[in-house]
Amino acid sequence: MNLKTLAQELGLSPTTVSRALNGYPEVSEATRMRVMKAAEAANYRPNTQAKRLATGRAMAIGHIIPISTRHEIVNPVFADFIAGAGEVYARRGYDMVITIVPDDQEARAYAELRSKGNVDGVLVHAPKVEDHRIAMLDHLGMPFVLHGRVSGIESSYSWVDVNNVRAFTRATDFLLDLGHRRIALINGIGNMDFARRRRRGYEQALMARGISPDPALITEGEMTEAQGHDAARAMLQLSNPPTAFLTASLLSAMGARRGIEEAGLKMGRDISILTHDDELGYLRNGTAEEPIFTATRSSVREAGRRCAALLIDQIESGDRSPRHELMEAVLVLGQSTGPAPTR
Amino acid sequence: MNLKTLAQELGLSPTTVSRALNGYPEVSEATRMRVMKAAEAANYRPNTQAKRLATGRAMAIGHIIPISTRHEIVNPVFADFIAGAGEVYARRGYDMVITIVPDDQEARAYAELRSKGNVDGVLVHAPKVEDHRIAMLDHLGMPFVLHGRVSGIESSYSWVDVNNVRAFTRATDFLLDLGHRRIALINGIGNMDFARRRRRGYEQALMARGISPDPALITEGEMTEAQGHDAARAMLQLSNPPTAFLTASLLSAMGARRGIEEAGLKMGRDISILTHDDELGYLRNGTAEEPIFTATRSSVREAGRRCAALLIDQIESGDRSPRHELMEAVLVLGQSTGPAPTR
DNA sequence: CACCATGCCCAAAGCGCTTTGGACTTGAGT
DNA sequence: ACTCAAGTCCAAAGCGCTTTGGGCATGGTG
Repeated sequence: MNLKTLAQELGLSPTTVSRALNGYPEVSEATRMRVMKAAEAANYRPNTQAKRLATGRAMAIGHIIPISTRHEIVNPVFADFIAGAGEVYARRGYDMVITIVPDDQEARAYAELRSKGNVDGVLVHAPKVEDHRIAMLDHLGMPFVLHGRVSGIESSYSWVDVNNVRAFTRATDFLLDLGHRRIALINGIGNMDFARRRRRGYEQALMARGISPDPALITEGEMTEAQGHDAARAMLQLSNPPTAFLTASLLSAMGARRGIEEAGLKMGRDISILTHDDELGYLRNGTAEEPIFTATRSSVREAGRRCAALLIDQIESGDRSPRHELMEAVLVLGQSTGPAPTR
Repeated sequence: MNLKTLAQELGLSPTTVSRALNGYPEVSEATRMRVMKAAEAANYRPNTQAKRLATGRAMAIGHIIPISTRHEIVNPVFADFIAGAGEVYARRGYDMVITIVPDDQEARAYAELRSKGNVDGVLVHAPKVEDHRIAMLDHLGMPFVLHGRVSGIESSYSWVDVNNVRAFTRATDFLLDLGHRRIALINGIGNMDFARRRRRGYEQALMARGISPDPALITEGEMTEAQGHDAARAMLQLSNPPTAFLTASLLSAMGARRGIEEAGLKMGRDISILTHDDELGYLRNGTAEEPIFTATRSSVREAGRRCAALLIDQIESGDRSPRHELMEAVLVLGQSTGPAPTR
C-alpha cells in the first residue's frame, strides 16, 4: 500500500492525502478524518526511504562503536546507554543506527555516515583524554553530542556528563571522614577522560587534607571483576596496605571484595569499599532499599536518555550552539564501608 | 556531491557513472577507472536514501529490543551479540537498526518496521517457550533469523542456537562422574526457551543414572549475581544440601561462589560449581589458559556473527527455505569442580 | 454587482539514485 | 561493401514521498 493507491481509493490527490496525514492546515477536517480512517484501515505507513529522500532528513541517529582488534572488550555500559537513548528515539520517531567498526577505521566510519547521509547526527561514546573525534565531527559539519567530555575543550560542543570529579572527591571525603588515610583507587583505563577526572577528584580530596597520593595505591585498567580482584589482592600484600578501596565500577568492586575475603578480611569492618555504580540493568548494587556497596550512583540509562533528547533538540531546532548537561551522582550508603580500623 | 554533478564534471551521463561505480560490464575499463578516481577524489558516496528508494532494498537489518516496563533489565548478553552481528553487517554493507520498545508493543513494532520498509529483515532475540513472534513474522512476510529456537516448532524458520540440552547433559554427566549426586540447577527465567532446554538436559542426565530431579534443587530467575548468591545460600541451608551447582551464567556463578564462601566452604573442594559461559567481553571466566570456573562455553558474539550471516544470505539469495545452525558448547576445565566430598 | 480573501484541493516538479530501452561506433565476418 | 554483433554510452522513466505554485469555489466586503 502506497500513497498513490491510497489516494486513488479515496478519490483524492496524493498531495491532499499527504497533507492530511502530516497535519497541514490546507485540508478540511472532514477529509482529514476520512483520510486518517482509510490509512488506518489499509494499515498504511509512508515508505521510510521515500520520505527520507523527499525531506532530506534521515530521521536516524548514529552510534559508532569501535571494536578493538586487540582486547575483545565490549563496553558493559553500552547496552544500558543504548536502552536509554533508544527510548527517546522511539518516542520521537527516530531510528537508531549502530555501526560496529574496527577501531582503526573509526574516523572513516564517521565520514561515510556523513557522506552517505544515513543519519542526522551521532552520539559519541567514551571520550579519551585527547579525543580527535570532536574536531573531526566539527569539520564534517555533523551534529553530535558527546557522552562525557574531553578535558581542556569543554565549551565548543555539546555533552552530557556525570560530575566525576565531584563524585570522587565526595567519595574520598566520605572515607576520610571515617578515618581512612590509606585509600586505594582502582580506576578505569587511564586514557579515558572519565577515569582521569575521577582520579583528579580523588587526588584533590586527599591533598585537601594534606595527604599526598601514593602511586602504589593507584591502579588503572579495564573495569572487570578480575581487575578488582587482582588489584585488591596485590595491594593488601603491601607492607602498608590500604584500609579502603575506591573502585570505578560494580564489577571491580565485586572483584575487590573477593580479594579482601580471600585475605581473610571482612568488607565493611576490616576494609571498606566505595564504588561508582552506573546502575546497569543486569548488575544491581543490592536493592534500592538495601545497597550492598556504598556507592556514588548515576544512571547510565538516564544519561542515554538525556544525550538522545539533547541531540534531537539540536537537530530539530537547527540551533548549533553547544549545550551541556552535568549530572550529579548521589552517594548511597551500603554495607561496605565503616570506620577505619584503629590498630 | 551527488551523482549528477559528478557526472557533469566528468562529462559523462549519470547512467554511465552509476554503472561504472557499481561494476556493471557496459562500461569500458578506461572510463571506469576515470570515474572511480574522480569519485574517490571528490569523496563521493551515493546517498543512502536515494539508493534505497531506487533499489527497493533497505540495506539494513532490524533488531527489536523489548524493554520490560516492570523489571528494568537489559539483557547482558545483548551487547556482545550485537557486536558480533555488527561486524558482519559492516563487512557486507548493511546498517543495523535497533528499536527499543515497551514489551507490550513489540508486535506493533515489527509490523511498523515492515510497512515502513526500513529493514530487509530482522534478527529475533530471546525466544520464549511459546513465542508468537514466529507466526507473526511469517504472516508479515518478513525474513528473519531467530537466535535460539522455540521448542516444538523447529523446522519452519531459520535459527542459530547452542545445543543447550547437550551442553547441560554433558555438564551434569561431568559432575555425576565426579561422584556428585545432589546437583543443584540455578537456571534462567523459566519461560525462556534456552532455560527450558538446559533444564531438560540436566534432568535427562540425572534420570539416565536413576536419579530423579529434586525440585528443591532447581531454581529459576534473572541471571544476576544476587540470584546466584541467594539461591546458593538458600540451598546450602537445606537439610540435604547439594554438593554441586550448575549455573546458567557467569554472574550467577560468581554469586553462588560468594554464597558458598559465606557458608565457610571452599569452591572446588567442598562444593563444585559448573557454569555456562557466554564469553561476554566484560565478563571473562579467568583467562583462556586458566579458567576459574569449569564451564560449558559458547560464544554469544560468534552466534551474533552467524545469525547475521545467515540472515543476509537468505535475503540476498531470495531463498526462503529455513536454515539451521547448531553450535556445540565446549566443556572447559577450571578450578571450580572436584570430586564430591565423601562424608 | 464586482472584487478579493479564504478555504480546499490538485498537477507537477523534485529528492538522488537505478535501470530500461535504445543509439551510435567499431571491427570482424561474408 | 554490407551486415551484424559487440562494445560504449545516454535519455528518460521510475522508486514513493513532499512541496511549490496555482486553480476553483465560496462568502464577505465596498
